[in-house]
This record gives sequence, C-alpha cells and structure tokens, in this order.
Amino acid sequence: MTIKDIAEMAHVSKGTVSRVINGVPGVGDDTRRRVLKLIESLDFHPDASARGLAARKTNTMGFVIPHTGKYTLTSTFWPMFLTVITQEAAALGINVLLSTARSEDDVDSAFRSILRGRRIDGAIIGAEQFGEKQLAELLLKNLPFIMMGRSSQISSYYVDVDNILGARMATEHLCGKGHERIAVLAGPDSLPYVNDRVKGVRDTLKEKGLPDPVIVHCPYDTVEAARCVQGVLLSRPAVTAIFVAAGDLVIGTLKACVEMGRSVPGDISLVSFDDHPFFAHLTPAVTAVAQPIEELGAAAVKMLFELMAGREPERRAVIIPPRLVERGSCAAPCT
Amino acid sequence: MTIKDIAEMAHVSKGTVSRVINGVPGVGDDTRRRVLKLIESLDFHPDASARGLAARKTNTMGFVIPHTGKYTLTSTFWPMFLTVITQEAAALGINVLLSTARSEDDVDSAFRSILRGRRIDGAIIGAEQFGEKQLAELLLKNLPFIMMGRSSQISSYYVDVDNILGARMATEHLCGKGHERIAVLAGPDSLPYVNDRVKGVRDTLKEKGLPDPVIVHCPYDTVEAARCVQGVLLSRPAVTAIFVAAGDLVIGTLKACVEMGRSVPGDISLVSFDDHPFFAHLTPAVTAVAQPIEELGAAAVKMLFELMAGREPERRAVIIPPRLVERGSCAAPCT
DNA sequence: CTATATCATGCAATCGGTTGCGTATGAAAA
DNA sequence: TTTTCATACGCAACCGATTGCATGATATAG
Repeated sequence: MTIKDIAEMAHVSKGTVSRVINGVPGVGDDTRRRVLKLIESLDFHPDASARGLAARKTNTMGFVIPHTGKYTLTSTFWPMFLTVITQEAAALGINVLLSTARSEDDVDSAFRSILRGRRIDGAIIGAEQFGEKQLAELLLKNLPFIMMGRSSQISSYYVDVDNILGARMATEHLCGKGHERIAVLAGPDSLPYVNDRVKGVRDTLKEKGLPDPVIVHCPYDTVEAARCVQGVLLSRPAVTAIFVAAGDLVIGTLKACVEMGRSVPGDISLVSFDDHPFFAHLTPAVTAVAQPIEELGAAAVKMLFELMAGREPERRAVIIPPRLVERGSCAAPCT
Repeated sequence: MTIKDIAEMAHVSKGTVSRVINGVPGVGDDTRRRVLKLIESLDFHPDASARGLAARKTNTMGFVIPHTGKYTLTSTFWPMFLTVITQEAAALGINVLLSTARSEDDVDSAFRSILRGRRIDGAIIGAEQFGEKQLAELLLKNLPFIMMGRSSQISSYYVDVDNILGARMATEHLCGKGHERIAVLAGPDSLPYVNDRVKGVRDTLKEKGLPDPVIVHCPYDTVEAARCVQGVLLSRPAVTAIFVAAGDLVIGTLKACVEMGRSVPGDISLVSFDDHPFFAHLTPAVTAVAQPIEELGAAAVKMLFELMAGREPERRAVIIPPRLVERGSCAAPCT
C-alpha cells in the first residue's frame, strides 16, 4: 500500500495525496475530505524511509543517556526524564531513538551511532556529557539540539532546573528547623550544576550570618557516598544536617547514617536534591527538592520541536523552579 | 556527501560503492580497498532513509516499555533491561526506537506509534502487555518480534528467566535456614510468570513435606504492597519468611515490616525475586534472586537480529537460570 | 589460437514519497 | 462576452541508496 494506490483509488494524482497527508494547501476541500476518508478507512501510513528521503526529515529525535553507574538507567533523574520526553515526543508525532553509553568515555560513540546517516532531525543531550568533539560535530552537521542543563563550554538552547533556587529552598527549610551547621554532599565538582547547588547553600547561609557549610564532593557511587558521609559525620564541630545534592547519593547517605548509629532525623536531618518514587517509602521518608521533570521534559521537547521545524523557539533558555516535598527526614537539631 | 560523490572520487560507479559498503561480493580486492579507504577518510555514512527505502530495511528495532507506575522507567527490571538491549543492539549496528505507555491501556497506541510507516524491522516486547489486537497486527505486518517472557496467548519466539527455578532457589535458601512457614507476595495473578513463581515455591515446599505457603497477590504499587504485607504479618500461624516475588514490591515490604515493628532478618526473613543496585545498600541489604539481565538482553537482541536478517534463530525459546545473591535479609527463624 | 567460463564493473530501474512548475477550470472583473 | 486571476490538480524530476542484468576483460580449457 503506497500513496500511488491511494491516488488511483481516489482518482487523483500522487502529488495530491501527498499534499493531503501533509496538510499542504492547494487541494480542494471535497477532494481533501475524500482522500482523507480513504486513508483513514485503509489505515494507511506513509513509508517513513521514503518520506525521510524525499523531505529530508525523519521526524525522529535522538537521546543519549549518560553513563551513571553500571546500569545507566538507574539514576534518579534520567529514567524518569526519558519517560517524559518519550511521551511528549509521541504526542507531537516524533519518535525517539535511544542510545546509552557503556562507560564515561563511550558517550561519544553512543552519540555518533545515532548521528550517523541522517537518522535524526535533532537531539536532546545532557550538558555534562558534552565534549568539544561532539559540539563540533553537531554544529558541523547543523543539527538542532537542546541541552539539559547549562553547559560551561557552549551557549546553546537549554532547559534546566533552577539549581541555585533549589539549594536555597533546601537550606531555608533546614534553617527553618533550626539547623546552623550544614554539610553538602555534592557530586563531582567539575559539573556546573553541582557548583550551582553548592553556591545556593553557601549564599543562603552567608545571608543568614550562619557558618559556611562543609562541602564534600563525591562521585556518583553509593559506596563512595557512604564513605564520604562517614567522614562528614565525624567532622567537628558536628553538622546537624546534610543536604544531599543529588538523588543518587541518598541511599549511600542513609546507609552511612545507619552504620554510624545516627538516627535520621533524630540525630541528623537530610534533604535531597532530586526526588524519586521510592524516597517516600524509605525509613524515614526522604524530604526532597524535586525536579519538575514533567515540565523540564515538555519544555525540552517543545523547544526541539520548534528547532526541528526550522522555527525559532520563544527563548533560548528555560529555567524551571523545583519544589520542596516535605517528608520525614528533617527535624529540629538535637541540642 | 552521497555515494555518488564517493563513486566519482574513486572513479567507479555508484553500484560498486554500494557493494563495497554492504560487503557484497563481486568487487575486486584493490577496488574494494580503495573505496573503503576513501569512505573511511571522509567519514562517510550512507543515508539511512535512502537505504531504508531501497533495501526495505531500516536496521532499527522497536521497544515498548510497559506502564508500571507513574514513571514507567522506575521498575526493577525494565530500565536495566533497556540499557542492555540498547548496547547489545548498538554492537550489532541496530538502532532502538523507544516508546513508553502512558497508562495500562496506552500500550496499544504506544506500540502502534512505532509500528507505523515501516520504521522498524522488528521489536522486543513484554509478554504481559500483549493483547490479541497487537498480536494480530504484528502477524499481519509480518514483523519479527521477540517476547520477553512466556505468553499465555501466543506461541512465539521468546526469552525468559527460569521463574520456577528462581522461586525454588529462593525457597531452598529459606528452608535451608530453617524456615517452614513461608509467605509469597506476588504480583497480579493474571500473569503467567507470577504463577510460575508461586508454583516454584509451592512445589518445593510440597516436596519437602512443609506446609503450603501463604499466597498474596498484589498490584505493583508500594502502598498496596505494604498493606498486603501487614496482612501477611498478622496471619496465624505466623510466617517466618516472605518471598517477595517481584523487586517492585520490596520497598513496600520493608516499609511494612518497619511499621509493624518486625526486624529483618531478626523476626522475618526476606528474599526478593529481581535484584536492583540499591538492594545492596538498604538496611538490611536484601537477598535476591537476580535475573540475568545481561544474558536475557543479549539473547533477545541476538534472536531478533537473526529474525530481522531473515534467518531462523537456533531456538524458539531461551530460558536462562537466575542466580541467588545472598545478602543480609535472611536468618534462621526466631523460635 | 580460439572458445568458454569467470569475474569485475557499469548501467539503469526501482524503492515511495515530496515539490516546483505548468495547465485547465471556473469565477470575478472589465 | 472577453480578459484576468486564482485555485485545484497533474506531471515529472528529484531524494540517495540497492540490485538485477548486460558487458567487457581476463583466465582457463580445449
């Protein structure tokens, strides 16, 4: 079944059928209706390859999941984000080609694998996994892309959560309970968003005239996180609260607290940046600054959609505020 | 840059270049080498749409993630499985088109969205999400597909973990510690694999002359799971161990135990079917029957690859044994 | 040394759409 | 009624590969 068949059955030319399918003007109303009805009743769908070839447009976007741990789809952000963009894209009639990186260094090849051969019209990519090589390649190919998170290396269209605000919210919450000595367990300090989160805490504390936070940078690994938190718990003067600046570090933090015999929130309060469905069911339930994943995903897909259509999006950057989800991991500091 | 350009530069015809690219015999060794070198040095990649059109083959497979909770990519199996198949596919030069279902009923439309327009050459799909409509559509389109898990409705190529064996392993492990009264917290009983897991426990217990297990079926929802487990903990005669027959129910189970004041493994032992990176870091660390996700993914992709190439796979079904990962959630029953 | 098989390669049709251009038709303007 | 101008539609040339068939060159057999 091709448009030629449709054309013959409707007694029109291929061109007309094509115009009807694509909503191109220049077709009479009755003809259009007739063809449309035929297409509908035959459940006809034009061949994607042929369209891609002729129109030089695949209606497909690429997405590369960065490598975070052995199973990359285990983080507190990307899996859910992927779910959202997949659905948003589907709603706009665009498909998602997925690639995952096997290792930190593999991002490049994962990336190229979907870039090759004009398979996609655009891509959404994590800012932190973005090297100069990929940048050059994208620009060279003139391929539209949206970055998740601000990049330090390149100014491009991007969407991001307001990291500084999120950190402020967490800090305010903790201070509101009476905490003064706060530790920040943050990810690798090469990442812009990590530094934003640290900055948010630091600034808030300074404004309140409270002591500087204890900052610990740590790779995204549960065992490492636990080790770091043990160190934090031993530091003097003692901290009474920890801002876990990435959801992936929460489990390790909780583990360390248990192992060190500190009760949460009795001895130590916890706020996480990033939320996850099971945080609500841990003991204690974890209070979190939740990224607005739905909105982030929707914004990213919408921007990319505009770009893919050759239009200019309303703005080059979309920054969305997170929201605080209060649960049971914060209490007043024990004195 | 097209093969025509390559052809001109190499002073050969388009056909020859095409044959070189596809490794088709009938090209002289020196010519082949020359063209290959040119392609390499120019980093040329043929247009996927054009190939798809001409060869009627897209080198792309589809994958639909079933809906399990609000963010579908949150389960203890699918996200990791997706990671694996993505990488296995990449290694074979095939791309993955992803679609997610927004709701239980949405699977069908998610499914169709990638089926349309000859975009994919084959698909991997979860057996449980498989209705007769989709079946009919797939068979109609003559599209190769592999099912994850045995289906009750249709005999097709499939790969699955040995569910019965896994349940036996869990049961043996528990009995080995001295448990005799065991409960099974299982998923919805409409699913074949759920019943297999139940059967594994039941058979093992029967063989040992031990009492029948307490079986509770429960939807994949943490709150529901907790509610069910509370019921189980209250049942008399008391059970001393729970086989949590799906990883997605683990958090809820743990939560219920804590809320009911039962210590794990002091008062009650737990074994989970399905493993997850963070199970190792919960308190207590959860003993699990781990699905061999790498092997399952590799097997599924390999089978599909054969099918997509028009070849017949070695076997129609691949069943892989799980492995027991002992951690801290099992102890001898308190007497 | 001619006949025949073999192999490398070119040619051109084809895959299923899109799209610019030309033309016929009918309505509005003169 | 004739001229003018949209508008609706057909025609045919692409898009960039694949692939069957014809052909010319070389090697082997007779």
